[in-house]
Amino acid sequence: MTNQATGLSIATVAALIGDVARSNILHALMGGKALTATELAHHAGVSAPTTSGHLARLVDGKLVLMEKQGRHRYFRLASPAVAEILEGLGNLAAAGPARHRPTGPKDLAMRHARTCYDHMAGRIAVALTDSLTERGLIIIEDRSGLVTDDGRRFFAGFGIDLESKPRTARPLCRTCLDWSERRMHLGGRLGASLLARSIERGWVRTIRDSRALEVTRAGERGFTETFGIASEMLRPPR
Amino acid sequence: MTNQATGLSIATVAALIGDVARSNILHALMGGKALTATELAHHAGVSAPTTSGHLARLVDGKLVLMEKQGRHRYFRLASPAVAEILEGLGNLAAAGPARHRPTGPKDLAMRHARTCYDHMAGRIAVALTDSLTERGLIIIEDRSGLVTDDGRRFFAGFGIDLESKPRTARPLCRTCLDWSERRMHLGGRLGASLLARSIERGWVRTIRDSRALEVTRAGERGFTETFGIASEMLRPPR
DNA sequence: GCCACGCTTCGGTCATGGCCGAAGCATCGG
DNA sequence: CCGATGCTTCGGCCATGACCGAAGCGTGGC
Repeated sequence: MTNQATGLSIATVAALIGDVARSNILHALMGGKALTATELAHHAGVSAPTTSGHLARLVDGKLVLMEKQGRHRYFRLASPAVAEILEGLGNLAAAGPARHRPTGPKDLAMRHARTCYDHMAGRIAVALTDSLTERGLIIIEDRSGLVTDDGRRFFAGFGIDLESKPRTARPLCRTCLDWSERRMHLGGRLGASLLARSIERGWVRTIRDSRALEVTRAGERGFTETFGIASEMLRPPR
Repeated sequence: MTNQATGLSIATVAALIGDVARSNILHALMGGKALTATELAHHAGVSAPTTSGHLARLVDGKLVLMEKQGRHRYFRLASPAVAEILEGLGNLAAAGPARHRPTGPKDLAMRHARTCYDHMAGRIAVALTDSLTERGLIIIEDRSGLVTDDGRRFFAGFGIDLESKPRTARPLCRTCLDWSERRMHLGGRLGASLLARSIERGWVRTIRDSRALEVTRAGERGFTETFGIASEMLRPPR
């Protein structure tokens, strides 16, 4: 008989994710922002009391972190590892029935640019990844990736210090299957830093109540000049 | 409101995994071998009819594949992607409460060498990974990995052809957190090929009804000569 | 042909847990 | 201090689904 304890612990976590309301909550938190309990209740599609119970269980199961702030309670995913699991489950589910939602109206903005937990996804993220690869700054092989020496210098110049924080076991350069593009985009610590830095520089802005991202004027210039992305790629869908 | 359909599909898969009996089944299948329904019933700790129902749902959910063979039905994991998810869920669960089972009696053999779905895990797998890294045959950075040109030549000589099957999107060289060693070992396509080739060469043997592996005499010589692993590393625990 | 074996289908029982409304605490604003 | 807001706890309802035993269908062996 194999060790059943492991099976049990797997089941506990999976059961936590395996409820529609809870997975809606988690999915909403994949946007990367911390959200309040009431916002999450809205996303989950259930009442406030029910949501409260779900959130308590998620926090207890270490999938979600809670932070009090005045009379609000902010919730966010506990770690990038959680986001990776959710992403993996999503891909697994997508592999089954070919559920290809044609082209939603507001999906357009999402397909163009959005956050994927803590990094960028969508058309521009895929273009960015391609460009970095072509220039030899990163090497992508299957789903793994490495930053080249040229790459390290380049990212240092862009304001991303890759050396100084090796404290986490989180992959530096990971790729993530883009559901809209069916191509790989950049994730991991590098992907997160790129998004953070792009926001700092005012190149992209998050759109309220959505995971979609907006590329600013400065961003159009910046992404074109620094990363060599065609500017028509950067304009919002019409 | 965010797209709730994605949350739902995540929930469906997670709920499938999130039952104790089913996750015991999946955990047993992580050994990499195809098992019969009755064997799985034993692993799951439930009756045959109940197991049958669970298996039907797992097959329906595309997590498990079934193959008839005479009056037996053999089940196995549908893809390495499924194994990766299970492994991820296990790590996530382990991260919570520090459940460090001291040293089981039969755990000893498992800690020494075992299969982790389709590749090796345990002390010798970690040693193997270290050795390959030291010799510059692979480069591991965080959790991603690359095979160097030297590495490609080396593996070709060992009988592993890395070039000819780029048909799957499966990572070539992936690492996987070893629960017993708390270190990384080699997974992905390369890890799978290494195990397969080692079995072909008669270096390791699977132990009946277990995920544990036994290193043969030929294996002691082979691993030492080819990979430079200290032979005391290869002897079974006393 | 028969029985043994492996697995599935059926019918019925039972517990888990998701859900809500009402009420209870906090915190903030006036 | 009082009401409004945000969130949680409580009690009770109800559906889902996990489980087993008995019986049904294949397949293989004698």
